[in-house]
Amino acid sequence: MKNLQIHITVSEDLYLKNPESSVLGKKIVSKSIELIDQLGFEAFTFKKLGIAIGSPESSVYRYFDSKRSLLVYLYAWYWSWMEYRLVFGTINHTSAKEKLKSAITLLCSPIETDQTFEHIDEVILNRIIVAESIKVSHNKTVDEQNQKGLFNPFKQVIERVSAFISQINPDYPYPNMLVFAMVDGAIEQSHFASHFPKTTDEINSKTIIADFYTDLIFKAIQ
Amino acid sequence: MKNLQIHITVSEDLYLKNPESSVLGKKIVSKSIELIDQLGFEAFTFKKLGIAIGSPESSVYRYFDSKRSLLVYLYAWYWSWMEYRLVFGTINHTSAKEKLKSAITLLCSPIETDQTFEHIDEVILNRIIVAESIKVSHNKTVDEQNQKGLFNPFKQVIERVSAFISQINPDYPYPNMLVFAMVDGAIEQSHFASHFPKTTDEINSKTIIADFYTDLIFKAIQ
DNA sequence: CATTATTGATAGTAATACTATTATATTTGC
DNA sequence: GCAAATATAATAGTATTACTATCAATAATG
Repeated sequence: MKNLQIHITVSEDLYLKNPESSVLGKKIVSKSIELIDQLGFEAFTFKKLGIAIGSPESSVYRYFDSKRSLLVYLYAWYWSWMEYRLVFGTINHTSAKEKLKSAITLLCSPIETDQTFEHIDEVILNRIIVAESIKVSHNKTVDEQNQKGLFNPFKQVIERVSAFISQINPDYPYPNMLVFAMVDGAIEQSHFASHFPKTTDEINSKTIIADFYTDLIFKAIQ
Repeated sequence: MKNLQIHITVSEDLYLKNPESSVLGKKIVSKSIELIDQLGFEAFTFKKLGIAIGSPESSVYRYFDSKRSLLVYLYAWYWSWMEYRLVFGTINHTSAKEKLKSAITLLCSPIETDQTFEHIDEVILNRIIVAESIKVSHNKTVDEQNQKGLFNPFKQVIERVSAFISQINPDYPYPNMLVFAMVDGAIEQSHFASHFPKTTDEINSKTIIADFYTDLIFKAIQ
């Protein structure tokens, strides 16, 4: 995948100045990923970020008008990246069943680093999404941000997988709910598994979440 | 259910002074439910709460050491109440299948007011759980609070339903994951349905979430 | 009715989430 | 290569938040 000129585009409404347009911007993004992961979103501040990158917090504010906007940006980037992975990961299959199977694996397995995007560590970003992304959607500003299209990449992921299901069984009545349950559930299961081992099931393999949803979804739609 | 002497007990570690032990304490709880619902958790402050109940914020701090603790208290109360509903709602069935069916309905249907607990409006509390409870579990203090037993009522709900599944089909390999997916998913589906109608499916009935999970779970476990 | 516990009233503090201003680099167009 | 525009640094300042502290007033209890 190296040297492939692919670019994840994030809606212009989600930043004041495009962080991909400068060295400082990229430093802001990559260092904030590190810091949010270490400190948690609540304890993360632009002041701490400024110190970490050797710039005043006022410089950070030229890219994002709040720390929440930065999280929203990361969220949008992550789901755009997931959509790109989904498209690339299913394009070569001819049958809808194979596509669905790949999609489930892709969305439910532990993330590996993608060398294509240098300033973003996808493994850490995934941890942030698992731990913090819920704060993007569970907020009084959610409707406003929905209108700005923030959730489009997320919705598109759901729609794409949903379409595979409808191809396999056009009569299944809940394709969207089922895929939503999986996409959202995989993240929550992975969060809860790491904090409350007993909520989930014994076998502690890396594929258990994907196995669970593969079994569940194929049983549901036949 | 009136005049029944039932009491939801919340672990002593979750408050400084038991809010059920005084008029002020109950006012704090019932008014905070209203305010968090109206303002959202981020904009909710003890100062605003103090003004709303006509007491200084320092008085509120004698019951809870932070607004987060208050949310944690509400979370613990809610899941204890759900467990009580679950026990009462399944006790009269003889077959595990009937128990499971009732449990799903109970956990996935819109909440109705329970007159048993006067100072708590369960309908509004449910809205708070849907919108904000995720902030209880997605926080750097989660492991500490887990050790204090905060999540026990939630886990017990999962275990009880999981036990019904194992009775029906002892060979189903993911009973806990399946129930977790439902309990957590029902909340998230209801949140997303109210903000992003298109993520979920067309039929906008009050029973759709329960219908979806009933179909899903019974297909999964046979 | 004296002691104790509870609440009210008020003040204060450190940190947070920004905004504003001016100086200094750095880039860009010509 | 130099002026003009732009980006960043350095610093200061503000309103709000999330508490803590103190002491007086009131209510409950023995």
